[in-house]
Amino acid sequence: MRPLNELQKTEPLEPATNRLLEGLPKKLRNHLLAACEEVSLIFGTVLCDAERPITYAYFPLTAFISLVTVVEGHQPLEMGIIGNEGMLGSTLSLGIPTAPMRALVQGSGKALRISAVQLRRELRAAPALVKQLNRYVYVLLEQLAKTAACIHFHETEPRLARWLLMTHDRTRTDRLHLTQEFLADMLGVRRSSVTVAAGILQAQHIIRYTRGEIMILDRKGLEDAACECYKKVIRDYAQIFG
Amino acid sequence: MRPLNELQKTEPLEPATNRLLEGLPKKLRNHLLAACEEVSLIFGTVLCDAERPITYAYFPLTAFISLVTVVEGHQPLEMGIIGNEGMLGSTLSLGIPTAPMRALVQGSGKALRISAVQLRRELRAAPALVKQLNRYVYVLLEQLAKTAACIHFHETEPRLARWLLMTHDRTRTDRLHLTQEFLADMLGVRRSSVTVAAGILQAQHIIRYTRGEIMILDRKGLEDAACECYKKVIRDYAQIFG
DNA sequence: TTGAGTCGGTGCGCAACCGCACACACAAGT
DNA sequence: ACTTGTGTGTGCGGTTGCGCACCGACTCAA
Repeated sequence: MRPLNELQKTEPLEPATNRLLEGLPKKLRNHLLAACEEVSLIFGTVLCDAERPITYAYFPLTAFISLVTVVEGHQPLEMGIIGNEGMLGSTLSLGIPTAPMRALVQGSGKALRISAVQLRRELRAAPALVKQLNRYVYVLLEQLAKTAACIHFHETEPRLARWLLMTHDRTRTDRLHLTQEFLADMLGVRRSSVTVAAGILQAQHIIRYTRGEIMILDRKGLEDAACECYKKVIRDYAQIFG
Repeated sequence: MRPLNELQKTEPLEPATNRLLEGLPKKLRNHLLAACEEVSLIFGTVLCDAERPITYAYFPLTAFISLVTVVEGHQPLEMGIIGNEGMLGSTLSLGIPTAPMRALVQGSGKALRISAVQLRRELRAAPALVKQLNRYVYVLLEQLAKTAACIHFHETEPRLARWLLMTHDRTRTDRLHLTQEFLADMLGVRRSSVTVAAGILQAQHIIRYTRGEIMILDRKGLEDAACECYKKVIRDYAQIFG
């Protein structure tokens, strides 16, 4: 076995942008960017909680965020991921001050943030901004519905593959730092179920992992192993970006 | 065994209103009511489909509507119910012309409907209307997240109880006309799983059923048998109505 | 009255997954 | 070197739910 380092991808990270912001008219975008500050998000941080007021909205650059639902007696279950294609806090455009779900940092990195107060001010002044956030809220709705069905009908292995793909899309690196324990919580299954599912993917040389590091060796193979939900979700996002 | 008829509830139906519309300022409400027409919705009718344009929005009076997600290879899975506390087509307030999910008539009855074209016109003219619809979209988001977790973590019996309660709230009668086959599809389980779960509830004298008629004998008992999700959802709706 | 269709009760074998627990491997600190 | 903690592999018994199939009961129309 070669050491994992040998396979590490060292591509230069492309200039970090947020695609939702990029979709705005130039003038509005610049205005909004000026109102944002760049922050470093650290894995595990809870950015907002269900039914609690939103204090900041976040536009991920290299970081990404999980939306989870908490049911008592169980680990939080992941309902969606937000990377640089989206934002946390889009429901502010609905005029609602609270968050529908808990959100936590799933991948450390940079994000732009703006206070809820200020974003509301911008929303009042710029209908185009409302429109853009509304579109994202709509995509979230679609995602939630699809994710719910996926969780119910599909098995652990395809769901794991899909999860890895979604994360891969948002990190742009082939090495993911996550334990099977963590994956199990996200997928709402036992750790040993992840061990088995990951083992199958590893046996097919699609991934390789050791102690909290998962490497994606065969992106194409992963897509084949995932349920169709992955591709459907991709199509949904394409709607936003014309 | 007494005949079922003996237990039939024959309460006079209260004047049919839609609570979402009732929540609007009087002037706006009357204006909107004038733009609506009353229609009879018939069980099973598909009112809109995912990713297809919305032609009409519906405000149920005595009818109620299911939101379902379709995954190929499976029966449609129910993600939410819309009764006279809500509406179908709230996403029009987001400026999106299409529906996020399939919607079908789950309980025959009356509803008010308005064409999407006209509703859009009203939305442009009345910010208070946008606000109200936005609030409902937000509640839908919350519902979806909670429902997804409920489907995943909770077992058939509590889920069945919850489903019956939600339907009971929307019909206001103690007799529901639904087959176990139908219930199984809604819950995403086998019919025989419903038979078992319903059998348990029946043994506790909480419900009674024969050939497509389910009677709710003990509403309180049903609430105890349901998962906490039911109460949480009730609380969410309370937000909309002050 | 009879036959066709619908609905519900039940049983069987099987797959997925759970909860739990134990063992091993590796990393890091003392 | 030893301990401690963490991450992973694995196994066992049990439950839930699946897919299928069959039967009985009831309804309705011919």
